[in-house]
Amino acid sequence: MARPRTPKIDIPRIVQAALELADERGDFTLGEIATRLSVHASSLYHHVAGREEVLEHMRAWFAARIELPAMDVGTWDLAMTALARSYRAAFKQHPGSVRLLAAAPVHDAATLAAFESIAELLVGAGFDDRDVVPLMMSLDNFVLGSALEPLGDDLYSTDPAAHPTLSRSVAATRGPDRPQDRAFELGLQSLVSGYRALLEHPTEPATVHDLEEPRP
Amino acid sequence: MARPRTPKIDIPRIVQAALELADERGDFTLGEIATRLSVHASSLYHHVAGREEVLEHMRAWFAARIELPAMDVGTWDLAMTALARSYRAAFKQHPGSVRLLAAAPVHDAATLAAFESIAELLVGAGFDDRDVVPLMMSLDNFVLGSALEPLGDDLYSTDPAAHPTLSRSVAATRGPDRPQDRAFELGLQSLVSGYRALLEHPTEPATVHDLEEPRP
DNA sequence: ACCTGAACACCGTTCAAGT
DNA sequence: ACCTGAACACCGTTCAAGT
Repeated sequence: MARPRTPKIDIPRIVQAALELADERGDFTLGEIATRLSVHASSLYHHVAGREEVLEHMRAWFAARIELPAMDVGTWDLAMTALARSYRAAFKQHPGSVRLLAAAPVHDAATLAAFESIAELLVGAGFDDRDVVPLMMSLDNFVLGSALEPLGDDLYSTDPAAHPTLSRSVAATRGPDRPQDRAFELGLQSLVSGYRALLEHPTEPATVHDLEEPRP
Repeated sequence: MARPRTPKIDIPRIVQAALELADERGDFTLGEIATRLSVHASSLYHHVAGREEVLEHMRAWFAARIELPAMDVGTWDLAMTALARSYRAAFKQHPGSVRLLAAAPVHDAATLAAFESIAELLVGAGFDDRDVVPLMMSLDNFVLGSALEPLGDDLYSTDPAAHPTLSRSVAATRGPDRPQDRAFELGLQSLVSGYRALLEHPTEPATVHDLEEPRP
């Protein structure tokens, strides 16, 4: 039984196994993927060039799942929020995989096209040319950081004696909504409002140096 | 020459070697660290319990380098911006190490103390109890995302024919300041302004649902 | 207490052999 | 074209031996 008539595995199956493993224990091994697919590790090399390419296919899986909003209609702020939400929604389905993929995130053709559209909207809205790229970077940084959730559930083990206010604040987030979801929405809205302010007052927002060193 | 009178290596030297290697090629091997210190890999185990503990010491190195601003004086917005800048400044010194450490970021005693102070300031400023933790998470997410710089230098290889506006925007960022620095400041100011707005208008900022589905 | 060098398990990757 | 199984290099980790 060396070569089966119909191939035992294919790329979608490999990606699926990798995603499952990454979600379960934050990492995966080619051997683990192979076992899950009832195959030997060396068989994988008939479908992918190596581990790095598995990661690449995982990124493509996410990219395909991101609904790129119709960019040609609507305003820059709606387009940016929609794109950010879409990214985050895709990442949320496989939280354990984000860390693994963060080393070289999704920049396929469709994503670049979305960036081009956003750039057009921003330029059209009247933003300073030098700010267009920083604005997109800033939002991208925020979305990735939100997906990684660096604080995780750490705060939930806060010692009430040592950090009473923090503990009380953590307790106050009990409820149906995860604080990370609220954090994402608060941050997203704040970023976009801040960008909007920049448009209305080109020299705003004030730097904190102004606040720290008030002119006498 | 089995045991030298004065130990050939110590934890600071191990951490230093690991940081250098991480910056140079984004990763490190215990063998590489050992070679750099003219020692065998197995010698490292007399100082650290294993690779994971090297990473832990690297995190401690960063934590020690973060200047925690005096939290008891000043307002919540100054404290948060100062803390965010301080984190980012520390990460910027060793950009290649951030990825490696992102899996389980710094949450040592000093950082927790800083979080407690921020929580106190936020509560004192009158924020909704349920928003205190999300606000801190949101900023933390942004700082980590900014340190990781997911877009990296990718945008600089944009094809002008395929993405003309994006290319022109990228070209517009040429100059002494890195666009990522501008991105960080823009985002930081925007986040803090957004939080401030939340304080003044408890129901703000408006959700995008309001914008997407205007009441008829 | 601390370095050495041999050893082991594990992992990614290669390749000849089989169909 | 695709699976197998043996093989190799590399890496983290352990440990007895040495001082």
